[in-house]
Amino acid sequence: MKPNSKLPLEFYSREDVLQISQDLLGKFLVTKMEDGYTSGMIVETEAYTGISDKAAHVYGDKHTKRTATMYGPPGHAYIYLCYGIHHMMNVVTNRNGVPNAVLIRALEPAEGIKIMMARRSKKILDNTLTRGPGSVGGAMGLNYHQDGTILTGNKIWIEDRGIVIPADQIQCGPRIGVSYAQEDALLPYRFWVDGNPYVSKNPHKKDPKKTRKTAIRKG
DNA sequence: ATGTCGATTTGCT
DNA sequence: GCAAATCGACATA
Repeated sequence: MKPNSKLPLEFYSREDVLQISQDLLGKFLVTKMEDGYTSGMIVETEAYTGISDKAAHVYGDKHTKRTATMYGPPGHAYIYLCYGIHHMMNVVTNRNGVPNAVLIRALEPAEGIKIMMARRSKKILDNTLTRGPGSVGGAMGLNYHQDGTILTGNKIWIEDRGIVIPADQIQCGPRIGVSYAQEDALLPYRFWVDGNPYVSKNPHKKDPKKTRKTAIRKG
């Protein structure tokens, strides 16, 4: 895959959503909206593995108006409104009809930082600008009305800029905000770049051994 | 430094 | 009505 190019559909159409979650680290999310061009390097992701995943919106094969995009073809953005205010962006993966997705949880801002700050009403730049999925949506100018946008178009896309995160810098651990999902809340489906200041604070920080280097697939 | 609470759409009971 | 893949304002310590 040549550097500085939009990720092609083949990137998203692979079957292993956990692998895709890790591969997205170090890639650049780019948006071109009416108020400007912004980009940032992805430093934190979460995988949602489909209808057997209790933390996923599609758990139990739940088809709703909201989840339609997740069931659609890969390489599209699933953007939904959370808690009535936060616009959260996921990347739909696997094949048409298999509702797997990766939530983009944090970015390291790259281009258009002033525009991001304006969108978020921030006067000073700090690591809260793009830390957390709601913040990512705000900074990148995402809106749930853009749900279903194709990631190979010219509005929202992800680029490979030749940056590779070494495997030993990729950490994984439990997802955030899904405690209702019972045992699935503990699955290590969240991935992040070790030490990056834009990564979410881990609520389970007390026990560092809860994080592991390799993901385990649910049976 | 830590805790509570409001914002406000979607989907389920 | 209520909880949700959340965040930031504000209170208290």
